[in-house]
Amino acid sequence: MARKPGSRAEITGPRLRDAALRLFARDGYAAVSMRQIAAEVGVQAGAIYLYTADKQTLLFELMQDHMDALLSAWADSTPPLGDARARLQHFARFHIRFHAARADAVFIAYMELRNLTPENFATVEALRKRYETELETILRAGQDEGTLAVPDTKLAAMALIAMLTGVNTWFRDGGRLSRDRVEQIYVDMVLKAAGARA
Amino acid sequence: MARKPGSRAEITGPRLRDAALRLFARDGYAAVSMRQIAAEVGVQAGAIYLYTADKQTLLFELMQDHMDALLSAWADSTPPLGDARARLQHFARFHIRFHAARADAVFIAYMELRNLTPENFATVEALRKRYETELETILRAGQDEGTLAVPDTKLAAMALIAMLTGVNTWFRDGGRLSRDRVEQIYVDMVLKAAGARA
DNA sequence: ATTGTCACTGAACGCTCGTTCAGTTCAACC
DNA sequence: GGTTGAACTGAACGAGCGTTCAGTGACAAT
Repeated sequence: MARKPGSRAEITGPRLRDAALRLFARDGYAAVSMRQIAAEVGVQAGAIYLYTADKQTLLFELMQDHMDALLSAWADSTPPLGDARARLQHFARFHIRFHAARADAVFIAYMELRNLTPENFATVEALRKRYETELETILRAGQDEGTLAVPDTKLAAMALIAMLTGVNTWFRDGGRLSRDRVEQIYVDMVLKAAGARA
Repeated sequence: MARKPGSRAEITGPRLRDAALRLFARDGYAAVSMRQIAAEVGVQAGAIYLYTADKQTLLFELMQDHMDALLSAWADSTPPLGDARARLQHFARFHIRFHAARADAVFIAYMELRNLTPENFATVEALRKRYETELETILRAGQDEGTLAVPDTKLAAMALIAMLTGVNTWFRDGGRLSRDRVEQIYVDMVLKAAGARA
């Protein structure tokens, strides 16, 4: 039977995700124990298994949810109808904003890939690839229509994503540069690296 | 007393470094046990402690050695005497070549930073910062002399290094693109991103 | 008041971890 | 050929790991 709001079950589930996300991001999957996660939620270790099959599944679902959120946010982002140069600018802006808002999940999603079982890795990797292809499609269109100039679209897609995702390794709110300023600079560098006409 | 060449001591030491490097890179520091490393060297776990104080020190020394090698290779690389644009091209080429030759050490040096004790982290971080400053100096010079155009030299240095180091996450010899071709494309993108005159 | 359900506890399982150390082996020296 | 000393073994230490599960207690439904 369904419990009333405020009963424990409706709190522990989401809190487990949050705690695992934060701890995995801070200390790494292998270094965080189920007992630590449980303590963070305010529960004994055994209780966790009411909400996840095992530690591996917990990690996998965090990563899968992140990638799903990324792809569906991109799908909802209504790119401009203009040329590929404008769409590349839109992509760069979207990428930085989305990733800045979820630093923990981003960090996990590419630091903990090697801790996934082969099956889980393949699933997450496929989602990552789909996102990469979105950028590559823009680059190829720009190459074709002449608004962008990249020697190799596949390689450029990976290089640009690496550069953009790199923001997360150093950016902190309240630093020397504002979030908007950083975004502006990165977008500018991406456009130049992709050979966009000035 | 010194042993003759061929005795065991002169083999186990270097082999330990190699094994630890390979295993840490493949499975991650936290996931590799001292027993696994020992087995890879062909020795019992206890014997490792004749060559390193503990697991943490082993990781730290691998990272420190890598950063030392990077900085001294850069110091020996005799950059061109020309303008900053030429020096940036030299830096990009150097970075890609050095990193391509040591994929394992590179991977460890930035994936395992969080597994260092605070003191060890500070030491390695300082070395990393010194390398970053080398690039920033070039960018600032280019900005001053007008051969490069970057809105913020500190930020650009981090972004360009992130892009360049990203090669290692996907490049494998024998793939679609040759090592030289990849190097050429990346150097080209770095120059464009830094606003070099064509 | 009784029953049923469900979140959760707390102890236990077998296992692996990093590290230590008394003992063994063996090449090099006198 | 006896002594030395370094390289290495193998067993042990205490601790922590992921996971299981019988039991507890609070609440909802009857």
